[in-house]
Amino acid sequence: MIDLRLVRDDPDRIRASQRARGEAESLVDALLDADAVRRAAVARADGLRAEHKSGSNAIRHASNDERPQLIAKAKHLADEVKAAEADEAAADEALHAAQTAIPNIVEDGTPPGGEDDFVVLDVVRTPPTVDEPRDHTEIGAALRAIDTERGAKVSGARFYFLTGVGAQLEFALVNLAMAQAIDAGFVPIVAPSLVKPEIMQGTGFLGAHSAEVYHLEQDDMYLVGTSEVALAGYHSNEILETLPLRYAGFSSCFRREAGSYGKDTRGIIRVHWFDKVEMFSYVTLDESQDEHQRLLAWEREFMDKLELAYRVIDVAAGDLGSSAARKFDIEAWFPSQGAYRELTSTSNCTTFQSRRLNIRTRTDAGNQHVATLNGTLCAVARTIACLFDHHQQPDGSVYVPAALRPYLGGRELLSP
RNA sequence: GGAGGCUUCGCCUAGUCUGGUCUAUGGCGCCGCACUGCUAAUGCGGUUUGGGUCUAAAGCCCAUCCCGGGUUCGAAUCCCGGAGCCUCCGCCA
Repeated sequence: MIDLRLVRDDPDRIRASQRARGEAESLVDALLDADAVRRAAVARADGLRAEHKSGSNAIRHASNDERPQLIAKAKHLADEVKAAEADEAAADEALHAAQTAIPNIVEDGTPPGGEDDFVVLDVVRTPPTVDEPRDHTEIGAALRAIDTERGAKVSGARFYFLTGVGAQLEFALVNLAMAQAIDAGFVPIVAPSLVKPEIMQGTGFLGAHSAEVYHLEQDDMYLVGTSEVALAGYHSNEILETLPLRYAGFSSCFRREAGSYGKDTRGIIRVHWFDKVEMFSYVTLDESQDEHQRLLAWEREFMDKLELAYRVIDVAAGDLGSSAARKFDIEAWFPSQGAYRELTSTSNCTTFQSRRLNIRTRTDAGNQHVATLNGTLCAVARTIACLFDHHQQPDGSVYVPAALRPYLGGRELLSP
């Protein structure tokens, strides 16, 4: 949810942002209209309420003679108040709808354009050269680490079992990620995967991409696609006394992957369920760009520990989620695909989420909404896929990066 | 799943039976000032959160006693529905 005051004071800035995203500028004018209508409705209802209130107070002190007349008058006013309040509620709802229709304001410096218009900020390490590379599905099967066939038998397409060393790898990666996060001062958290509608709504996942989200109709609960949701909801309706707050959340993540038919159908790169360690920061708005760089740096640190060749990209405006003002992805090299594929993503959501979730902090200038930022530390399934693909050896074994070995009993190679 | 209790402006709390200056009491904490020749004690004042009005500040107005309805001229208070928390019973990893 964007700042209404900013819309009033500087609508052109919002229009420019809409243009950059390739979205309708007319939504800004619709919002301005809805705001004016609401303010008029509020002023009218407030005035009537004040009149009615003083009328009611007068009844108490009135003599028996004047009382019936005053009551009749107050009765009439009460009806008017009721009608005015109905208008007010309708205007409120219309304003809210107009306000939620507009995505976050794009940060200055964001590349314009769509999905293919990202800017490469950095390229780290040389991709390994592998003759006739096998993909992670094949390697995972040979190592008896990933069982997609039984995943499909039990749960359907885009499900898998991690078995043996695959299961061990999951815990190794989670432990490595958590250890790094704790060292950096994050509070480790195990977060719920099921959340209420208002939390899902507040994080912006029920907008344009609501088809991506699993909904449990019987209970009106949502399965989260990332623990970002629960970590943002964690401080909803609170005034935070000390900033920054940094959490490293572990949870299972669920994605319907509607509209991605045919993409990555093989293996565990794109699945309906996976586990993830997610970084989440609450900071002041002024600090948010610096914090964004810090989150990116921690993501890079993790990639470095896994000894992966990767590049950092600055995602273009048209490819940002509705909550994000800026987004950086890290893409690691998959030899079998001959391509960089997204492994992590970090977004600065500025005050977009905190407005809907009502999260503020005290400042000299009054209570201000905080900025929220999120960043992947390790999405387990995809990271395992990448490790197998990236670190495969000619003899069919997989090289284990040094940082991971302590969590895998010291093994340097995984062999069939 | 069954029975009962609870929910008040940071925390604790009075008020709810018996509707009306409740414009919500007091304590703790916090902030400011005063005093004291110690970062103690004391005194005084302030301290919910939103919205509207206003060039701005001040001021004024409206809302807010878990949430949503209802009764009434008038609801923290009465009625209905819901949520959350606690206790006990049942079931359960």
